[in-house]
Amino acid sequence: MNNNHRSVKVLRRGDLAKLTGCNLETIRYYENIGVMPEPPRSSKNYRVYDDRHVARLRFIMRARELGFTLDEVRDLLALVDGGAQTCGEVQVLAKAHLASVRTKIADLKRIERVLSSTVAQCSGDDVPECPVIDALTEVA
Amino acid sequence: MNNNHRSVKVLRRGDLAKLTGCNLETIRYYENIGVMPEPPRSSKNYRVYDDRHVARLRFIMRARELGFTLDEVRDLLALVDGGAQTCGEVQVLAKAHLASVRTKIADLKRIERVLSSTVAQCSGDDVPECPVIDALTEVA
DNA sequence: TCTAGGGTCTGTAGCTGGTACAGGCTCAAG
DNA sequence: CTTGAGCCTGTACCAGCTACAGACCCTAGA
Repeated sequence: MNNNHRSVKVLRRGDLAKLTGCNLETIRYYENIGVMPEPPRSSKNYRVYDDRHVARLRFIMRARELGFTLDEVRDLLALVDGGAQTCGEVQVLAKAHLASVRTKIADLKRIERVLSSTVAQCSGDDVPECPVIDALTEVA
Repeated sequence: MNNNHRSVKVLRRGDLAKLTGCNLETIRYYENIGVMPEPPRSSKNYRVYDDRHVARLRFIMRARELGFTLDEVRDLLALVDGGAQTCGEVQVLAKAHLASVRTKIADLKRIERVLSSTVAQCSGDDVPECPVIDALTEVA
């Protein structure tokens, strides 16, 4: 008699973790910081989840995969939970996040250019002179 | 009589911070974690720096600007300090770092694509239906 | 029936790369 | 002689987790 039994569909923390691929401890962490709601408890004080918790956690995980910070996730969830969220409001958050993603890309591309051009100048030989070290050391 | 006096060129922590643009506390942090050496102390226990410390800190800061982690910086410095570093050894570290930078760029570009295409579908109107929320909620 | 193992509960510490602040000392100028 | 700036130390804090200790609880097998 396990959780596959027709009428017994109680999800515990480990089940939620497996269903979503989320780390077990992270679920508790999300609860602590208030992005996951406190679930009801069993008589033995075990957290009891249902389908809405699964959906909620998946939402959070997808937002994180898209690089939203947990603060931003909180804002998105607040809109959704408010029930009266509008496409316009969400768009504002998403556009702001998109801008920060683009900034990060630009920063990394700059780094990539400098690094790749410097590395390209390396002889790779068994000699002490190295363009990478020079670039890091130079006075400019 | 200040530090501009010809023969008195003692650098204290604040001077080093100003010269390099590094945060005052960060200098101590770098010393704690062993990327900056412990400098000699004055009679009153003040840290006393010289030109080599300035060069060292600038090296660290440039490496950080290029996205090297402090662990990687430690490795670079170990090679340089070893005295017998070779261009080949440095190149290995730099190439590895370059690869991780490129991975990050690719990840962010993927995020950028998803976000921008989703945001582009937004009406931005005062309506509850929102493609961004849909993307975060959908079962797929 | 006992026991071994898994799961869960809590609080707390650790990671990276800093930043900041409290409480005490020293020093130079006014 | 006081006031302010600078320095010293240790420690706490940030994000976003991850992990571990020590206590329960429960079930399956011997």
